[in-house]
Amino acid sequence: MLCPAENEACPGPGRPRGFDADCALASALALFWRQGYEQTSLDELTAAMGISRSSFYACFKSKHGALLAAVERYCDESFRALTDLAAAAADRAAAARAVVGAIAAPDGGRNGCFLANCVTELAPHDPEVEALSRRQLARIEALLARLLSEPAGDRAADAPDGPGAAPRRAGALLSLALGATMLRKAGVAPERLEALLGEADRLISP
Amino acid sequence: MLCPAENEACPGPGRPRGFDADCALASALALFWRQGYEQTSLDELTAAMGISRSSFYACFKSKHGALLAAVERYCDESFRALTDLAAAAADRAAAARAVVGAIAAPDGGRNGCFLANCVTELAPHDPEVEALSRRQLARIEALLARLLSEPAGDRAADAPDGPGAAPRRAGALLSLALGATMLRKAGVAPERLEALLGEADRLISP
DNA sequence: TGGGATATGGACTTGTCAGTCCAGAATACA
DNA sequence: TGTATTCTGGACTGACAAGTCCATATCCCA
Repeated sequence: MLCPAENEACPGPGRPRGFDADCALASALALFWRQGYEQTSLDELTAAMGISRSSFYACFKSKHGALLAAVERYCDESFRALTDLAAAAADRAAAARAVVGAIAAPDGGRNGCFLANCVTELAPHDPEVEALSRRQLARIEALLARLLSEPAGDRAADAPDGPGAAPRRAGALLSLALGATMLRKAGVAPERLEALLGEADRLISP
Repeated sequence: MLCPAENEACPGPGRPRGFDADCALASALALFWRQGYEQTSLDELTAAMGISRSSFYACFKSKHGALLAAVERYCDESFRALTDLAAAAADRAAAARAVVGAIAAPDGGRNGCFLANCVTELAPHDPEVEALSRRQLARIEALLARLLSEPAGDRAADAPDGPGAAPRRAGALLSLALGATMLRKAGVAPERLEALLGEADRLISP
């Protein structure tokens, strides 16, 4: 096998791939997001991706492989979006607020946060999904902790309410945002969610 | 049909039921909790409940019927436990803390909150589960709001930080607790969860 | 132009799923 | 004891699941 590693197109001889793997992965992600992993059949999946079973298995090895690729893609994209959002904010508090808001309303719809969905459905029984989830949650928490810590200081930036407080508050903020995605899925009205998220300020400004 | 309504045993003539429906339901709940709805097959379910397929369908009509019964049972039991916990606390703040802690660590394990699991897995596509979930979340939120509001007052008890603030803070607390269940499922260490939940005080004491 | 290499469509395999059905077992009542 | 009624075990059904396989299509390179 000349292209052993990933789902990248294979150069050299042979018929070229008739579809864009990245675009297909985006479609798979959207479907997994909307329906969940178990509830998505391979027929639905390949239909949404616009490819045949053969192409699917040649590219992603298995349904689970496609899920992992989708999760990885989602994590990278959404984390980049969060950092961009934070960078564009006026100050650190505003950045923290924006990050929390973005996590809580990831797609404006009722599908919740894709990562949260995967954690709930798969993490307890799927070590790979769990590992990806932990990594993502940890780096989002670290981002928030950085935003909550004091700007200066040669040492690792303690918050004014004592050392170790910034990570604690960051964890609470992340938890609050994730909980809000769940409430949204349960059908809680968006205006109530916004009101609720306003209370995040209590965790942002010490 | 002489006992049309529910899964209660039917008096009168005929062979009596050879199992305790309530006990079987508890087993079903435990299995749904551990594995999720879709990932639990009827063979596993009936094996765990100690009954045959015939008895299962005679008693619960369908797999989905059994799930709804399990959810209902869980909601009623857990809400009663929360109110008991609140009643036993020294003051309202302690009661709120206890309620949040109980939601966040419902079974001490890694299975998360059963209701949260159901919301994530089913609510978007299952109106009945969604309705039960909303009802439960609403009454927990109301319980928290009551604990956060000032004790006295003939009117509906405003919090010191303005009218409507108690429900907002209650929603944020509920969200925080639900988010913590998700973090637990993702494998976050219990001590970090406890630290994070300590920040709930910022939402409890105005 | 031809041969080696990869991609693709779609039929196929094997297993499992929720739900049905029926013969027989266990009861209450007459 | 007889009969009506309800429960139960387990075989059965039809649908659908993920994954495999192969003939054919399409390309690069010589």
